[in-house]
Amino acid sequence: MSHARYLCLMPFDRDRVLRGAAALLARKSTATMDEVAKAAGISRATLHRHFAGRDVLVRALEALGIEECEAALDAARLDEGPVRDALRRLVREIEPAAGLLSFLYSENQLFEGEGQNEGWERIDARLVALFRRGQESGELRIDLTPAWLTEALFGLVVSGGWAVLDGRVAAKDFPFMITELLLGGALRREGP
Amino acid sequence: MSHARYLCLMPFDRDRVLRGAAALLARKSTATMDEVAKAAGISRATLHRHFAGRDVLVRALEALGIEECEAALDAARLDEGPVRDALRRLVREIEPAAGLLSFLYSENQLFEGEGQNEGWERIDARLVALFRRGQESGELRIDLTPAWLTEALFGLVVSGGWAVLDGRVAAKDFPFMITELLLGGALRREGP
DNA sequence: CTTGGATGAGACAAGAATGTCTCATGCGCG
DNA sequence: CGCGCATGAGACATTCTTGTCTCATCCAAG
Repeated sequence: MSHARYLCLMPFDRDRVLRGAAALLARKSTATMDEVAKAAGISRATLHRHFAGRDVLVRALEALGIEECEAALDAARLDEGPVRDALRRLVREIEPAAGLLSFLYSENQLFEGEGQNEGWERIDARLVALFRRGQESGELRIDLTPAWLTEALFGLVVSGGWAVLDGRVAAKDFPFMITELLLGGALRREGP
Repeated sequence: MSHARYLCLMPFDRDRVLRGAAALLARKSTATMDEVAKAAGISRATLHRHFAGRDVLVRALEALGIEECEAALDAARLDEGPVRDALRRLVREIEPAAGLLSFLYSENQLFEGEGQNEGWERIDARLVALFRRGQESGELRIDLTPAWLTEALFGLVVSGGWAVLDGRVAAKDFPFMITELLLGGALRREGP
């Protein structure tokens, strides 16, 4: 009343808050709601008004991750052209979401048996279909199952995201390293 | 005094406790000290007598993980024969530690800037040396850096460990899938 | 048999995080 | 100008985990 304090009222921007939370939680998955609020530039009260609890926030982040993955899948046009090119497009599109995926990947073990997995199952199915198409066209070897290739792709994206976060790998090399390793492997040869 | 209850006194076995803790924490990284104690078959009091706190327990698990990694590196005889065979031996040897490594990998982000990393640095250095040897002998391609190949190996081991834990991949396929993908990639070809 | 050591069970306080509440402030809108 | 709404700040109780403690029990060594 007596103090004429000039406060900065930050209007609530759901997308901005979610991305701030993702950026923080990717590095410190145990961050407090208070830390998340500070990272997003809002107060804990406002954060709690829009996300009733930590689990709601994590679920929202999961939905965002699914959304970004499916957007990347769409943008990559997996059905067009050689599988190798589709995969290169996909990794390039999915790179910005690598940090969020790393967080969700480590958090997923907590969702054991609960719902909200239909989104991941859709994504899984589309990737499996991509790898299966590559096998049926003769472009990919058939002794590595599509399910394992899907796991490996996620694993490389996640570990690549962490390596970039920690500065062990340059961000600009991210798509090249992942696609080259996943497609061609480490062995040197004269092949295609 | 009046009750003649027959209790089962579990003698303390440090290794057994650590492995029980690792098995639980690999699936639920936020497990309580109480849950860890129950999983190890001892009381929380005894657990706390031997590991003064949660951080001490995690550090002990980290030391165990480093120990098992270095044992696997030794057993794989990385300096002998073709790099591809050395890598196959390594993955085979490191498979039993995949669960523990998955937990430590997700927990590592909490050790930011602190000590205890010299063990991981030693392991990293040995893996980098292995990949470098493969590049210099012409066995491995040179456009994938040894640092990235090391990251990718860890990423594949970790994601493979999780996939096995969740039943998405058969445990017996673990070494084959990882080594084949890491060495040969997904593309089909006539190469060696 | 007796004694010392280690364990299990449980109580207890301290601390952290969460969820809920109130109140004052700032901003947009009529 | 005045009003309503959303925010920021902070207090508060609750819950969970942790760390410490005590005591009874069991086992093995002497």
